Amino acid sequence: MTILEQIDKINRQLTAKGYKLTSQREITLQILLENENDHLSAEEVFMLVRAKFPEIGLATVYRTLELLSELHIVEKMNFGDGVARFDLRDDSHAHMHHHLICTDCGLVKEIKDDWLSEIEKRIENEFGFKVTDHRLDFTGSFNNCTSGDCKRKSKAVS
Amino acid sequence: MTILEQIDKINRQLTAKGYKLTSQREITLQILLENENDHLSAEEVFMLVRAKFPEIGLATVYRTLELLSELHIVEKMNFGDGVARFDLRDDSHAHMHHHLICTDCGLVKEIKDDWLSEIEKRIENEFGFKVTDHRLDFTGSFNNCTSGDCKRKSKAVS
DNA sequence: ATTCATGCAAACCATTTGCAGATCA
DNA sequence: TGATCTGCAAATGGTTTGCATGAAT
Repeated sequence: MTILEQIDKINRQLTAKGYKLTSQREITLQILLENENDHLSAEEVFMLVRAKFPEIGLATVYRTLELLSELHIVEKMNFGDGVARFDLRDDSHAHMHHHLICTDCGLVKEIKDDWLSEIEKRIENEFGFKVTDHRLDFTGSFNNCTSGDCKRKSKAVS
Repeated sequence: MTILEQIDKINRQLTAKGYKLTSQREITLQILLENENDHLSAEEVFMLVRAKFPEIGLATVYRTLELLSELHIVEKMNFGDGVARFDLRDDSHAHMHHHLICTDCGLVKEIKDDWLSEIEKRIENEFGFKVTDHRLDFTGSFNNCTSGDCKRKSKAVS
């Protein structure tokens, strides 16, 4: 699916709920799509959006991210560094979206693998709990990480 | 291990690093031990501690929790409700500490089961990443949860 | 004496909100 | 026209920090 097709799909989701796809929202979506693996903070999204749309206000970015979050279009997450971070949600990867967080250099590597479907079934049976989403983060360090000087394949979280 | 024995053990960990077990810190530890499964926020810890030690300041509680967190005596976590929550860490359960978060009533149920040891081995082999800790939270809902009126076995997170 | 710890109040900073004007259906 | 949306600035609220005092070795 191209970026335009994705935006178009999201546009339909928005209008279905009575929301409008304004220029501000469209550009915010573009930024999120262009940085799909980066776990951007609201401030970072704001700066990137402002480069294309200087009049935008920070509050609008927060409101957009909040809205997209409620509609489950983006996922709001927290790595414990005091800021919320956002990622576009890819439904096909709902059960395959985990993180390796390196405590030496701060790198956050995203890994996609289906590890939990089995466990989720057991949870439903054993606890009577219907899982709609999960979060699985590992902290530790990369064997080849020379503290603070990792090859950064993803956005680092200080 | 009794509470006193646990405090004694932690006292040794503190003095080993040059920190003192002050009355404030001891009472804070007591509160954490008495509420081991409750995921208390700093404010909640503060209120409980103040009941036993009215002169204590909120900043001291924050500093104590931060200290214990750095020493890996408590675990600092975040369920996305805007406040940090704290739990005493039990090393024997390091790999068996997960959460079921009910989106209907806010209940956070803690479950202890060893699901990830296997996966952690695979991560070390496949990614060259040595796991020291992890976090596994499931969101969803309990089948018997009549929204907002769950049997609360644990501390709810609004 | 020196180092560490505390309480208080002020500062900080990410996020939210009130409001008046702009935009879209 | 009425609803939604935006930008700005102010408010909020959890957390941190500066500083002078207090405790412990």
